[in-house]
Amino acid sequence: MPKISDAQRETRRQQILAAALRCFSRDGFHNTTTADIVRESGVSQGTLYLYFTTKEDMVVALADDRHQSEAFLNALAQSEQDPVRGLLTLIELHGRGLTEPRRLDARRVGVQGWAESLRSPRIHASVVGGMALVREAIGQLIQRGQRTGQIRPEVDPDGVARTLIATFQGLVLQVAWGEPVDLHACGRTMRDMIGALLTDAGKLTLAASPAFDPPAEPSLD
Amino acid sequence: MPKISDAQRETRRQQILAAALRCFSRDGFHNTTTADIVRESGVSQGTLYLYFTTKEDMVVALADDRHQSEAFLNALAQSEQDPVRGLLTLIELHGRGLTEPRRLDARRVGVQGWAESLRSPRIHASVVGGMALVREAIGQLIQRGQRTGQIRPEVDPDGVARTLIATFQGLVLQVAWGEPVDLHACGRTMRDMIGALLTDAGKLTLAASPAFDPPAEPSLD
Amino acid sequence: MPKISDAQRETRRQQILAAALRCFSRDGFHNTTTADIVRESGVSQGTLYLYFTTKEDMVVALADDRHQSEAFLNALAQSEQDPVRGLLTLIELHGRGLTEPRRLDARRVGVQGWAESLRSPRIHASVVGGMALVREAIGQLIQRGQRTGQIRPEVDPDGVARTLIATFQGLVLQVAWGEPVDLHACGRTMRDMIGALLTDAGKLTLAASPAFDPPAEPSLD
Amino acid sequence: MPKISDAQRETRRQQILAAALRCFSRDGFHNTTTADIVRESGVSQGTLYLYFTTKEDMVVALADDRHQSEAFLNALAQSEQDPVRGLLTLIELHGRGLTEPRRLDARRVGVQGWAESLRSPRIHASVVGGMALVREAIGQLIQRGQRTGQIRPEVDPDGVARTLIATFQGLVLQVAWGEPVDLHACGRTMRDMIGALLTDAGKLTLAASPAFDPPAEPSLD
DNA sequence: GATGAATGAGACTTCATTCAT
DNA sequence: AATGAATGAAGTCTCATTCAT
Repeated sequence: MPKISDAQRETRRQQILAAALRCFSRDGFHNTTTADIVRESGVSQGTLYLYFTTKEDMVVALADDRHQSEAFLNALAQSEQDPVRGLLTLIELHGRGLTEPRRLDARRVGVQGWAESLRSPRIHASVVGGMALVREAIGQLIQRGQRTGQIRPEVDPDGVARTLIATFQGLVLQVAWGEPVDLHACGRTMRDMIGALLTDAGKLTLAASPAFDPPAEPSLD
Repeated sequence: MPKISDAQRETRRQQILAAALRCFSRDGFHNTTTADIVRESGVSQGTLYLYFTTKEDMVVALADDRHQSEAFLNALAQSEQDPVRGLLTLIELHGRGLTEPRRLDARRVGVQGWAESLRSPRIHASVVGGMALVREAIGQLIQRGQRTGQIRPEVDPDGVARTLIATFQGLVLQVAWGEPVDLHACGRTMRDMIGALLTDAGKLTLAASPAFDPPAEPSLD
Repeated sequence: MPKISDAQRETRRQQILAAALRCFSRDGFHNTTTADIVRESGVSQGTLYLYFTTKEDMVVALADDRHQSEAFLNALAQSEQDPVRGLLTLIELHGRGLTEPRRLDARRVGVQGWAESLRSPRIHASVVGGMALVREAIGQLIQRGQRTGQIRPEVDPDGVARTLIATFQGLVLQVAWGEPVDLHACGRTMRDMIGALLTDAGKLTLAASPAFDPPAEPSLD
Repeated sequence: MPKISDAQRETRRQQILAAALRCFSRDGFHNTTTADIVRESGVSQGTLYLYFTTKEDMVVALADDRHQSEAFLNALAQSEQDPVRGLLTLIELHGRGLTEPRRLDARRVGVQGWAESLRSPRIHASVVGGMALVREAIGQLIQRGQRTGQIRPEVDPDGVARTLIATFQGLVLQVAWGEPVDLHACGRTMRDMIGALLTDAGKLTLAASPAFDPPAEPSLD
């Protein structure tokens, strides 16, 4: 029974996805041909379509994989006792991702996914769904903070969440562009944003976040 | 060979660009064919290439047109006497643009330009150049604010500028997605961001901004 | 390597052929993929090629199976004492086959075999060979009728045979199209054709044929 | 204004259709690639799709062109004063078409159209519609014959029409196969069929038809 | 200046067949 | 014997760009 094992199948799938990610990052989604992915991945044309029904399918898969790892960050932040510390951890964790060279391709492909999502309902659903998860995570942290009295009660959890996410999205874009983003400064600004939400008492306790104030420099490639 | 006047020529050019904008917004850059633009604009296939040497040329032209109108907003903000008021005006003006239905297509095409800029040096130059103008405008306002003592001296003008722009970029994205962004709440959060930059004295003086707190409803459509 | 019995092998073969027949009838030969046949038959991709060396092989096998059953009809008609009655029986038997819903798929695939035979020597040989058998059967009946004096001596046996077969072929086509063929009327016309071959004495003795004048309704479906 | 004239356009179209006809006849519809038609016609790939939206479109166009010329034959036969003579003329005219080497390709492609019509609604409509025209022409001639008393009143016009057409369809098939059809004999048999429809008085007056009894031999290609 | 017919390279996807297990 | 994953050649159709009129 030459039926392939699930592990083998998943390995193959990741092999293709990794190749697609490199191609999409380098040439863009529309300028990547299936032949490129074949060359980069080492599998045959036919095999490609054994794992993905369409080129678009690969973009969706990449987006979904990405959200899965983001969901992990969310959970990590939620597990913090102190909700304000949770927020800072979230910013910290996502901020760290902004600088990792390993994720350069993912960021570049992410930006392309934004463009594709304006056209493809499937990609739109995937990408907006991914954002919703983060938004809810932030919203819950803020609400917890309001219940503990650490965060001012008149703060709108959803509005803050959207704004914070928006800021991160813009930074992803700028970093993808290869802009010399000073994440130290941006991180401080974002912490200031958080600080502005707090009651005066809490505000003073904010410490620096290592993601944005690293000992070494977090420069991008 | 009856040469046409410059005005006629510019009219034609705008006619084509307007059609391209609608097409790119609706179908995306890569799924818009020159035939689509011909259909939408009413000019012929050949005429397209009398005004633009390439399809990509149209994206660049659209981006440049956009930056021109943004430069106007920057100048408007700079002309304010009070630099902090100038900052708020800038946020106000750009925020207003987020909600105008007229600019829906421009926003959607803008997001696509981001993706294209990762691949095309020309588009990259145009789009990043556009951002630089805004960044400088903000940076100068902050520096003026620091000179007047309204803004804390340890604030990094460029970092704040990038962060503010990033936030706007993310909001453009979310609005382009058709997300129910509560601009009221986002605006308040952004003003809080600005507030966090100020000396404590200045902080309390921040008033509401009509773009985010409109008398009527701020909804997108 | 557990060898299977001939009976098992033949059962499998028929299972595959039956599936192929349904597929070819539904989608046409060229629009049926081996994957379709796999799905319809329940055997695996590889097994298909244990029983047939090629997709075309299946069409040939289907044609041959068909001719085998037609040969049986021929033999049945030949066994009639009276050659004119034998001719009418032949028309009767084949006419019956035109209406059987069970053979709907066979008729549709038969028409496709005609087209394929123009291209594939193998299919051509099979299909034309099948026709030759019927032609000879008819020719011999006519010759017998001429020897008994029932059929006019100047009648050309081969020409009549070809013409009769042509008529049936056309009716197969029309029935395959789902046309509302009135087989009652067609049968009467064909019997008239036969009648025209006879000496005047024999002509009057022609009775109705149950295939075309059934007690129940002759409708196709 | 480089807009092509209607005549030029039609010439181009026929040039492509003629090439397609040769290809389809030689290799079959499904084994003809658009590249083959390009090679045979001398136009480019792109031009092909300027005149036909799809490969299937060409089959439909070929079928429609064919019906147009058949409609002409029908009209010719209808214009005969004597309806029985009209019937014989129709058989004569279509019979003539069976032997013309010029139409060899058309016949072979016609048979393929039958197969395609089982799968494609468009081709089905075209092909069955073409048959309907002939059927009505024959039916009307028979009804006229019945009104004049030349044809027995109990004859079913539609049944006879279908049967006659069926016979022709079968002969087309056999001739397409390259079978040595003796059209002399078949013609005589068909005239006998017609004769069997007549009153006894009329029957004796049937003369030979030059299409089936030519001075020279009517051999095929 | 304007037109639009023509081009042809190239993209995505399918599918009959093979062969290691 | 049976399986089904893998293959890769090939096919249809698209589309940015050109150029004769």
